[in-house]
Amino acid sequence: MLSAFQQFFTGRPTIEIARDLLGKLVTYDGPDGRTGGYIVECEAYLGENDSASHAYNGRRTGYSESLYGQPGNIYLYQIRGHYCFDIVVQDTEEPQGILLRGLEPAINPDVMVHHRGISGVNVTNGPAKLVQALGIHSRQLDGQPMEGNQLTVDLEKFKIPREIITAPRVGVNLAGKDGAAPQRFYVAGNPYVSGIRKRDMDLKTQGWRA
DNA sequence: GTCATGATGGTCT
DNA sequence: GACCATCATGACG
Repeated sequence: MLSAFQQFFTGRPTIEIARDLLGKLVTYDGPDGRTGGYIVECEAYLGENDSASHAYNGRRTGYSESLYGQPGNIYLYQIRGHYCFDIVVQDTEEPQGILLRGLEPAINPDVMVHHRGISGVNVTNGPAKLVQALGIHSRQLDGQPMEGNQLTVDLEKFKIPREIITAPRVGVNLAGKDGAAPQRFYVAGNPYVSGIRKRDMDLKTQGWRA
């Protein structure tokens, strides 16, 4: 039996869940205190039929095992010496996930700046950057449910994007079958979206509805 | 301000 | 021994 929290992450297309996650508040209770921010950018990975997914063609290893877990679980993995954070979606044995790529710092931003050793939008405008900013530096939470966890997402506290942009995903092989698939979503104009140009930033509203 | 390149470290074949 | 869902830096405009 799934909790109401878990049901948010299943029972509808992953793309729809990803768009719905924009504006939700991610929080982490770590040794240096509480950190967190609003999701401004994410990408959908559609499992066994998605050539950019870690589970493409049913590939299943210890490394990516967490993708096969319950909806709302944590998939924390390492790539090129950096950690990235996915939220597992869809039911058990259906290995789909949503990669968080950008956060707008909201809880103790000064601590997040300290974790990164750099200030400005570079604190959280990338998947490995936001994980480091939160204060996570191991795979300890990989495979755990988010509900009641020190790392979780607050579905009650959220902002509403004025406009959502859809685009191809970042860092995936464009020549691959689904390399150019429009499965990246972000809040238009928010400065913490990775790779956004300065002239495209909306510094007044940061892309949120009033 | 925009683009190209090297460093990075664990996992898989 | 190669592959990467990345990042920081340094060159050029």
